[in-house]
Amino acid sequence: MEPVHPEFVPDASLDRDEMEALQREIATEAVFDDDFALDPSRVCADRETGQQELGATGSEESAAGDAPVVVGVDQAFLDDDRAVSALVALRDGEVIERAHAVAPTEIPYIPGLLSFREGGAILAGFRELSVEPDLAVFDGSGRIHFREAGLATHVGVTLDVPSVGVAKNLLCGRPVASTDGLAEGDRVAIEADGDVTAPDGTVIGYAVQSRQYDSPNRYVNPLIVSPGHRVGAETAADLVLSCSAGYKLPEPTRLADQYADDLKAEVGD
DNA sequence: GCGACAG
DNA sequence: ATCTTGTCGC
Repeated sequence: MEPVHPEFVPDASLDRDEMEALQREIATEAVFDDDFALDPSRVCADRETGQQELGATGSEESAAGDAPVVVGVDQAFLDDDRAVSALVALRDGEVIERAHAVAPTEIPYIPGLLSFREGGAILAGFRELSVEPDLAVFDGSGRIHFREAGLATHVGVTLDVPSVGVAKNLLCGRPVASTDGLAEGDRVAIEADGDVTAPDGTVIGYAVQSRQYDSPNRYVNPLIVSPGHRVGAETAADLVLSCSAGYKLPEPTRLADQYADDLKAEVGD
């Protein structure tokens, strides 16, 4: 698929102020509320370990309808100046397509400007994807960003695809409570603070415990989930938990991670 | 000046 | 992100 908003395609040649200005513009176009066609209850990870449990009303049976297509996206680096994006499309927990692309990394990693470093490779990857995604899951922040335009939001808005951001660490914002020792399935809201453009107290995402060990001295940190585009914070957390299948990372992301590793080894061009 | 920062 | 063995636990 191609960008719906070419003017938002990340341009690594912009200077820092221009990048930040573009992010503010993107945040204006972003929709942080549910506005998608997919049925959240049909977004499951795996038939065997998925945690989705449909109500037994007797009249349903995977009505062979149109289960939503969820695409997991991740990046890896081949060189110091080449990144590879890996996309894995799933429907009903089954991989239906994989796509990838290699693109130059023109700028270094700068907190808050990640999409300008990895966005090019990601969009190139989507260009190679033939299925139409109902939801894209990115590795990084969405609304949990200084200017509410993290990677998931930037790419989601550019492609105008519903998206969520899944990060392993908090970029900014303030958890409303301790995020330590949460039980599997728990979530703690992340509110905007002085570092975020949103009004103080706005819920911009959630710390989500997708996996946790039941007993002793072994802990798993929660995922940091935030809306990318056309998805509200609560729904973003719901979707991530729905896509989780016993691992910390939701299936789309886990498979994309895996695919990226394979590409790194196989496509050592 | 100090603190803080996705991948 | 990336560089990497062993190690603890179910």
